[in-house]
Amino acid sequence: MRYSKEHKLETHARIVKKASVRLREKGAHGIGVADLMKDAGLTHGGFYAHFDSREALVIEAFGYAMDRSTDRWRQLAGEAAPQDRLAAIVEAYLSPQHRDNPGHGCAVPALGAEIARESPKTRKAFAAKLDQMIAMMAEQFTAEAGKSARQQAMAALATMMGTLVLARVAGSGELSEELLSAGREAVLTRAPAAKKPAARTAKSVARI
Amino acid sequence: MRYSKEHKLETHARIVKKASVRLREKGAHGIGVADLMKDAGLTHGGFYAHFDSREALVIEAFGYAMDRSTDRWRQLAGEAAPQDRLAAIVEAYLSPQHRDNPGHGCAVPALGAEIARESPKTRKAFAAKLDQMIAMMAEQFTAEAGKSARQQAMAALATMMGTLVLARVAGSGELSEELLSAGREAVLTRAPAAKKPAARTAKSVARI
DNA sequence: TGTACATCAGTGAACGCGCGTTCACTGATGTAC
DNA sequence: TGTACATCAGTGAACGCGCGTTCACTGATGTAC
Repeated sequence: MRYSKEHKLETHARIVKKASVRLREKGAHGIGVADLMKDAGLTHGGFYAHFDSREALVIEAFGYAMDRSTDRWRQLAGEAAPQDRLAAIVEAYLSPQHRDNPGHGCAVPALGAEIARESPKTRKAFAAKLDQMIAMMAEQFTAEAGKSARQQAMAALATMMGTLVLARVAGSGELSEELLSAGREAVLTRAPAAKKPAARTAKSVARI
Repeated sequence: MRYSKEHKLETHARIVKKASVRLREKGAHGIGVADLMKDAGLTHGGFYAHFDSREALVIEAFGYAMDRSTDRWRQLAGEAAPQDRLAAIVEAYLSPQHRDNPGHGCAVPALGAEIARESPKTRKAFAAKLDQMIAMMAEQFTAEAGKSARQQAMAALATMMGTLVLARVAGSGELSEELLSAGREAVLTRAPAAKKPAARTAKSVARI
C-alpha cells in the first residue's frame, strides 16, 4: 500500500491536528497514543513511523495549537476597526464559548501548568511559541505611563489565561460569569482605546 | 500496634500535608499512591484505611494547600502597614522564590487547569476554596471606578496565577523575570494605594 | 490487679488494567531491467 | 511495454512496567471480666 509522496505528510499533519484538540481537552497526559491514533483513523502501531516518542507529538501538537491561536487573534484584530481590536480579541477570549471549548481554544490555559513540569526541551518549545503570542498581543498596545507595549501584552495575556482557568474550574455558574466579566474589565479598562466592543457572534468566537 | 485515639488523625493529617506538597510539585496525576504514602513514612497498603480513593486525597490535599495560602496571605497583609498590604501579597506571590517552589506555593497555578478537567465533585471543592481566596483578596481592595472590591480581587488573582504559570513555563531566564515584573506592575499600578512595597526577604516569601 | 480477648492501623503480596513502545508482517505501488 | 523486485506506511499482537485497589495477615494495646 505504498502511498504518494505527499501522503505521509498529510497523515502526519492530520495526527498532529487531531491530537492538538484532544490534548487540550484531556490534558498533556490525559489521552494515550492508541486513542490519539484512532482519532486520526489509524492504529497505534504506526505511531512511531511519524514520531520519535509521545512527547515529540505533544510538542508538535502544542506548537500547532499555539500557531492557530495566534493566527486567529490576528484575524480577529484585522477584521475590527483599529480602536476595537484589543476588545475583539479579549471579548472572544473571555467568552463562555471559549471557556466551554478547550479543545479548540488557547493552549496556554489548557496546558500551560502541565508544560511547566515537562522537560526543558518541551518547555523551550512552549516558551518560543509564547514569545510569538506576546509579540502579537503587543501590536494591540501602545507604550504609556512607563509601561511598554510588550509589558502590557504580557500582563494582558496572564490575566486572560488566568481568568479562563479560574472560569473553567468554576464551571458555568454565576461565579464563572463573574470571573469572565472581571477579567474583561481588567484588561480593557486599562487599555488606551478601551471602548465597548461590537458584539461577536457565538460562531465567530467558538474557535480561538 | 493499636494506637491512641489521636494517632490516626495525626497520620491522616501527615499524609494530606505531604501529599499537598508533592501534588503541587508533580501535578494532580504526576505521583502515585505508593510514593505519596512513602513520603509520609508508610506503605501503600494502608492508604485505604484513610481515604476512599486517590481522588479523595487529592481533594483534601488541595483544600489544605488552598487554606495554607489564604492564611499565609492574610498573615503577610497583617504584618504590613495598611497601604502596603496588597503590595506585600503581590510581591511575595510574583517572586522568583514562589515561581521556583511550586510545592510550597499557591495551588491555583499548580493544579487549577488539571482540576478544571476533574469530576464536578472535585471542581466544586476547588471552587469553594477559590471563593474564600477571592474574599480574602477582596479585603485588600476598595470599590472604585465602577469596580467592586470583589471584581478587582478576581482580576488580580487571575493576573497573579496566570503570570506565575507563564513564568514557570519560561523557566528562570530573562523572559521569566520580565513576566513577573509585568504582572506585579499590572496588579499594583491599578490599585488605590499602590506604593513601592518594602522589600521582602527570600525567607519570608518562600512559602506562600 | 491480672489475664484473655478484641481491635484496627499498618504491612506487603497480589490483582487487573492501561500505558508507551517494539516488532514481524502485509500489500499496494514505485522502480529497475 | 511487461515483469520481478524493493519499498515502507500502516497493522495488530506482544512486551514490560507502573498504576489504583484489594486482601489476608500482623501485633501492640485497649477493654472486659
